[in-house]
Amino acid sequence: MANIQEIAKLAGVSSATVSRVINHKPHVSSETRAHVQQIINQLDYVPNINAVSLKKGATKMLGIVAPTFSDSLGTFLKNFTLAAQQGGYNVTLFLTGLDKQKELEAFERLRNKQLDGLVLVIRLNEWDVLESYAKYGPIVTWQRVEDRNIQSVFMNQYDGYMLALEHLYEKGYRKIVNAYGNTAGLNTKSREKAYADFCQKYDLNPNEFKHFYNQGHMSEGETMARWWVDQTHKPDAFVMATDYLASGLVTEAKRLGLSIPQDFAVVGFDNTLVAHLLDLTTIHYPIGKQGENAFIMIDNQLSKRTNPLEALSFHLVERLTT
Amino acid sequence: MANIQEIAKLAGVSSATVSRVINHKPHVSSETRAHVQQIINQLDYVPNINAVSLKKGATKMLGIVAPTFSDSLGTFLKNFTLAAQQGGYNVTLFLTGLDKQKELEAFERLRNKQLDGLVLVIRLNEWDVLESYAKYGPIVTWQRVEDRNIQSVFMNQYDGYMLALEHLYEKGYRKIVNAYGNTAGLNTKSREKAYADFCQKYDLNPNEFKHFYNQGHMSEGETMARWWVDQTHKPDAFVMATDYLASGLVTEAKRLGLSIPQDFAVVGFDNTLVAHLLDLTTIHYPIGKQGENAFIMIDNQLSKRTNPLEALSFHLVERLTT
DNA sequence: TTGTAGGCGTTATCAG
DNA sequence: CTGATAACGCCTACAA
Repeated sequence: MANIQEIAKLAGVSSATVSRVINHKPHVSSETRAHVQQIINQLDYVPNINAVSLKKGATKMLGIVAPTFSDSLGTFLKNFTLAAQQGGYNVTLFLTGLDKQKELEAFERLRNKQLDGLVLVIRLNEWDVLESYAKYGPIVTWQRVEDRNIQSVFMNQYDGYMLALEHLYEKGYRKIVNAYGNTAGLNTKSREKAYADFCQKYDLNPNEFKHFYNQGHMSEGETMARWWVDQTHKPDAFVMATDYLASGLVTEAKRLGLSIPQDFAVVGFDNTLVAHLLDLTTIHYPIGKQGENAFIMIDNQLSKRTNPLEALSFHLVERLTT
Repeated sequence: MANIQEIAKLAGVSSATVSRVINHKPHVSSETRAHVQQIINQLDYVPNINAVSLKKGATKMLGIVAPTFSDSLGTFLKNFTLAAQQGGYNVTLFLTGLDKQKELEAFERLRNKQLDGLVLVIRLNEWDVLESYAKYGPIVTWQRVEDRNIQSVFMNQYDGYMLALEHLYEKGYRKIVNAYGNTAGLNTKSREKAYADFCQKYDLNPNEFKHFYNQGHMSEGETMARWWVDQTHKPDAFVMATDYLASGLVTEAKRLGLSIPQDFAVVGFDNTLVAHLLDLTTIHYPIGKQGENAFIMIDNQLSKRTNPLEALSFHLVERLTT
């Protein structure tokens, strides 16, 4: 395999000159430049990137770390990767499952210089152990975090959730059931708070109905449709944690012969493909833009620039379920 | 940043000994080993992986190259990545868009030693230019290819498509419309062939209805529902190129007040989440297993092993649209 | 069992 | 404008 020395010898110059040609640096006469370039082409030479990385102490590689592969992650990953590639970086994916150790492995890559930066979608380990890696390179997360060493593209879902509630109120719905996500999650807390404030504002009883806490699987939405049928005192609207959950509810309702929004209204969250597919009213969650921002933040730190971030906001997408 | 020399000095040994300790090589007394290890822990030292890669000429990194991010790619990527991680590799994603140059960049990574192997989901460049990179490392593709230097996890869709057709026939449907994918694609050819053979076998007229060629977007399925309404001589079944296409057809049909499978039957392809969501009868396409096989093939070449591949086959998933 | 020293392929600093 | 040469951090014969 050809290396820079070989090129130098064949071109009758020093390796320094070859290096200058490769990296388009000045101080090479155009004749020598052309000549060296010709030899390079002739031998089909490319620089060994590991040597470059070793020398420069940077790899132009970023990592993205998440426990599992979901639709949302797909969107995030896609936009992040595209932005990164645009900026001259490549990105490698770490799927951690539920394995804390696996997550640490990704962070070790930052330490051992294989990665210049990292975006952590959902963490497994405690913040303080992850935070200790910040000194090895920029870390950005999707989640909310109070740490000046780790930046975040977090969006407070309070605002988005309130959008859904206000929309329902405006449409005349008063008997609203909430299906939240993970009990422990911060997003759930924000949404609960939004609902509490909403009830206070309009003088509604926040505990008129059961509150659901789900893992986001479609089948849990299906269960809720059957739950509705069983109730004597029935709600007239559902706000669902995700579009998938909502789609479970909607499709099962149809199987049961119910009609939406006549029997009850449904609002999803995220505005993913299924929402379009099922004509779901939903809250648009700009995950793609968050991915782009994640890159911008990393890039800004790495290159000490200060490029502006994309503006992020939720908005309501009204379709046929309300 | 601590390096091997520094550890050596502090431990009062040579860097060679430290290296032996790091890599768990024999010929080190357990006392020195323990001592060196202690210094390593103390200084929180990790080897610089770029130096290791440079020395060894391998990175334990694989690439995955695709034009755009889709649901199917997500499944493939997920399984491939998980398998790769299991085998001690990490994988980096290259999104090429429609840019041939971008695709070549990924292949250059193979050449310049940043990647040990590559899986090409959908190619942009011609096979012969891509094939010329095979000498730099193993390449596996999702597509069909006649090239002994590039392996493939391709599955002939003839078989899967025939499954759909036979199922419809068995259910009594005789007036079948086909919605294929890209005109140029090999999969389309296989499917056309399956349909031709099917018609021959049962003595049907293969050109009784228009043949559709689509890009796979949902809206094209929607268009087909409206097309059906406009026909005087109506078909009684549709075989759709993808579940998404099928879901467009099904949801639009419902909006138009049609009922499935009474007005017409629909069979999808891929068995993705939407198929479950909409109770679509479909053909299960084991994309995840193809991803795993892609890794096994690469790993076999890289480590000169010969691990067995997963068995791959289509099967029918009968739901409520037939 | 341990150490010495050369080399992996580049880049960057100095001289010239 | 060009060339020597010293790093970058690690591994591995070969010696001791």
